[in-house]
Amino acid sequence: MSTSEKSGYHHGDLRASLLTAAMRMLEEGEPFSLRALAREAGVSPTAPYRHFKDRDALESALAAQGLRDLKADLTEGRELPASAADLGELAVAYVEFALRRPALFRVMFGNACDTGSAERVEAAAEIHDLLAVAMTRVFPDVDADALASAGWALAHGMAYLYMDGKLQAGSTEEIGERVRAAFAAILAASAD
Amino acid sequence: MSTSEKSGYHHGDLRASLLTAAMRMLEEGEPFSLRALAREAGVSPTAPYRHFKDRDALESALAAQGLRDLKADLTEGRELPASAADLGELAVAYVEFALRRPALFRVMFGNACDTGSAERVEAAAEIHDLLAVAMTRVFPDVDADALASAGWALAHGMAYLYMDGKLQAGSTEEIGERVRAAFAAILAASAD
DNA sequence: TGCGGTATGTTTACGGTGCTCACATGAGCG
DNA sequence: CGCTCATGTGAGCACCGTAAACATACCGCA
Repeated sequence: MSTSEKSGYHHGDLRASLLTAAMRMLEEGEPFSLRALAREAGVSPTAPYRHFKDRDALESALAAQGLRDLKADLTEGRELPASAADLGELAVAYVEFALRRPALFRVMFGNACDTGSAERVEAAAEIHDLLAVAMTRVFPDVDADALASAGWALAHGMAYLYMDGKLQAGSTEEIGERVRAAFAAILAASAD
Repeated sequence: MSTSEKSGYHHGDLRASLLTAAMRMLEEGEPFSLRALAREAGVSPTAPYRHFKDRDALESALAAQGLRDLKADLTEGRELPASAADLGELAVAYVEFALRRPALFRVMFGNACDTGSAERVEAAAEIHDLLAVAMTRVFPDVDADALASAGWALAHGMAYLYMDGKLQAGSTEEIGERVRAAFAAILAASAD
């Protein structure tokens, strides 16, 4: 299935092949091109246009898949967070996802306006809701929207700062530790 | 000076012209190319290579300038922050800069590794220090590094989430309000 | 004053990109 | 069996970043 039967002229599963090839490229080196994907799939340079209107459309499909993967990372094998520490772990998982698949992460979030892809906006909304529910569950007394935004931004910002080398640390474990520490520090700050 | 004397063959001030043209393009529509800059300056497509090794080098120069501008935004006409509210205003200024000049902001921060440009790394370090000093000044009791990272990440994350349309609001004022609210919310959260 | 070196700009060229359009193929349905 | 239409092909356009060889003219030195 996935390794498609090539009967010659028709590929049989081009759309899926293109997406998995793109995903693999994103996770190894970075820059993929439609033409490279076509090459990879053993198909002419313009064949991808039969399945995606343009590059953005393909990226939106990748982004939607990535957002689903991220959601899975944040939920699977994890109870709903019940404490500040649990929230910290959620942030760690978020950042680790970004660092494990940085090019994908940029595709997922680094696009201004693409209300076109319903699949994608839905996937993004689910991430938002997930974080909002988590935050308000632990801190029911605080303005829910504001707190959810703050939590998301904190994780998102750390992800970008480490991805782009603005913050640095030796190992993934150390980064996780610092994310936890940052989360704890800002929660502790109000004490005064 | 800035509007250079064009004596014909030699431009007289190409490097500066390229940078200001690039900056203007970044602030209007987005995508600039070396060739477009050359066209703009009325010069051959490869002339820019006399002043910048490659596209990255030019972007680094832009980034350094942008970082200096950001620092100015965060300091000029502003006392050193003395309260949590002051820190919130700092975050608002940070986000507003990103939203006012999003393409520049991406150039400033959206590069993995470019230890090549001394000018640039220095400018980035100054931003880091600025925020660290501000945070530890207001909250001297908390782990300084962790808190500085958290504050930076919070502002940085909100900047990216609004830039990329993952969070939305009607007006700039409203965004500022939400940044303040987010900052306040996460500081209030520990109270429980 | 004249001359030569060098910084700056030009020309040409290569390989890559996204994308469009006209055409070819063949799988699936009547 | 034959048609249709989704799918794949091919040639071609305009653009990009970059390199190499060449042209110009500014500047400092004899």
